[in-house]
Amino acid sequence: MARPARPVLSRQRIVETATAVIDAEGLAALSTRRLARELRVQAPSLYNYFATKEEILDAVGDAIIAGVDLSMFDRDPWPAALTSWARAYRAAFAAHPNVVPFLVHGPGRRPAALRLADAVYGALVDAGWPPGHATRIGATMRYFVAGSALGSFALGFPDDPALYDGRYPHLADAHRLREHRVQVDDGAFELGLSALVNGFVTLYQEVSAGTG
Amino acid sequence: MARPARPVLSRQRIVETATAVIDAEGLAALSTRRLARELRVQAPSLYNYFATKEEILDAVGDAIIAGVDLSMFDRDPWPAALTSWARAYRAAFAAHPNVVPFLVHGPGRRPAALRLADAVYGALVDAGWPPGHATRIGATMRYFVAGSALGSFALGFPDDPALYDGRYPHLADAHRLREHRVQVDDGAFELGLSALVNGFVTLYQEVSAGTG
DNA sequence: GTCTATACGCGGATAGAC
DNA sequence: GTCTATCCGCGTATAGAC
Repeated sequence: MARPARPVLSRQRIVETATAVIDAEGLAALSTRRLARELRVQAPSLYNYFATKEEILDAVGDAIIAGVDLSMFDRDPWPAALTSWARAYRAAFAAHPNVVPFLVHGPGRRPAALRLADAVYGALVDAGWPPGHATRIGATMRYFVAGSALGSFALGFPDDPALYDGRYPHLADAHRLREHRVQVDDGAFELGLSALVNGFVTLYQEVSAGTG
Repeated sequence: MARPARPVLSRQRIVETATAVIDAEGLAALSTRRLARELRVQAPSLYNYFATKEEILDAVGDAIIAGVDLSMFDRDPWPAALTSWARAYRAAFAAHPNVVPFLVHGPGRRPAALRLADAVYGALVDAGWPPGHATRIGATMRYFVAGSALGSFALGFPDDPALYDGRYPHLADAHRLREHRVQVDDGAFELGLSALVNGFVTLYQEVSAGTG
């Protein structure tokens, strides 16, 4: 069998299968041979659809970002929109945690990332923010969401109590963070998010007063 | 030459050389063979000092985090300390941008990261924050600093104006972000940092009033 | 135009000689 | 504690079958 009557592969099948492998076994598990095996094909066949493995990963990342809802910017006032968008953005990362290291590693020049930046920036400027502020607010939000999606804070603390004795006097209870992982990480995200949005609301009043 | 009179390698020499290679040529350029060549040794010799390549990278990361100044927590009130610590933390990342993707990728269980968490958490609790809040504030700060160190926001936007025409109506000027890279990224960091710290100060007053 | 077969030069890591 | 020799898997280039 050399040339099948109808193509056996497609960009979409490759992207979906790659996402599934990464979700199930991690970024490191995705090799071209492994992906090809999953698709019942030989590794070089993939190169008919993508020039490099990195292009495949780019497409995986783009598909994830493309799924982030942006409709709140057409509907809600900017502080509420920013808040619910940040949650949606973080949720998209959280649905594919193994892809996150790749997603945040390069600059976000993929189409879906630009579409997202366009929506956020546009909504802020339409709301009356000066362009420079809108840019910095968009950047700040990306920093915060990417950082919170990247690594669990709670998982950074081993659950062996003996490890902290003496060495880290204030971390005597840190071994319990792992069991409260979700509460800690979600709580930190919500705390940071409300601090940021509240901070921007205050700034907005100052900027508006200065301008108008 | 089989066994030299005195060891030719040491953990420290390996870590320093690895850091230099990564700083100069990127994370991907660091292979065990490349590192060994730099040290005028064969690759397997490294395994006398580190069990895996990942252990070498862990040591590189730990050395960087260990360099972050923490003395402000003994000196300044917590809002000022948090602010200058965040800047020092980000500066340590910025001094070795090529290591950042590795640094943020795993949970921060390295000794220097725990020492840092101990200092931040301890200072907040000593200042009167309830433990749960201190934990979430520490996590929020780590999210924000890691996110801002990871990738330049400005570099995510290609500098070809034609790319934005029609497709991204609000990003007509985005092609200029690259040239203002430092201003944009630093400005976003400072904006986010002050919003966060101001938000925490407000919260502190509420929490204190509720408790006292 | 889509696949298979094969091959090259890398990578991390191990075994055993000195 | 360093060497040499070696293993296996990786990304991917190329040639050719249909």
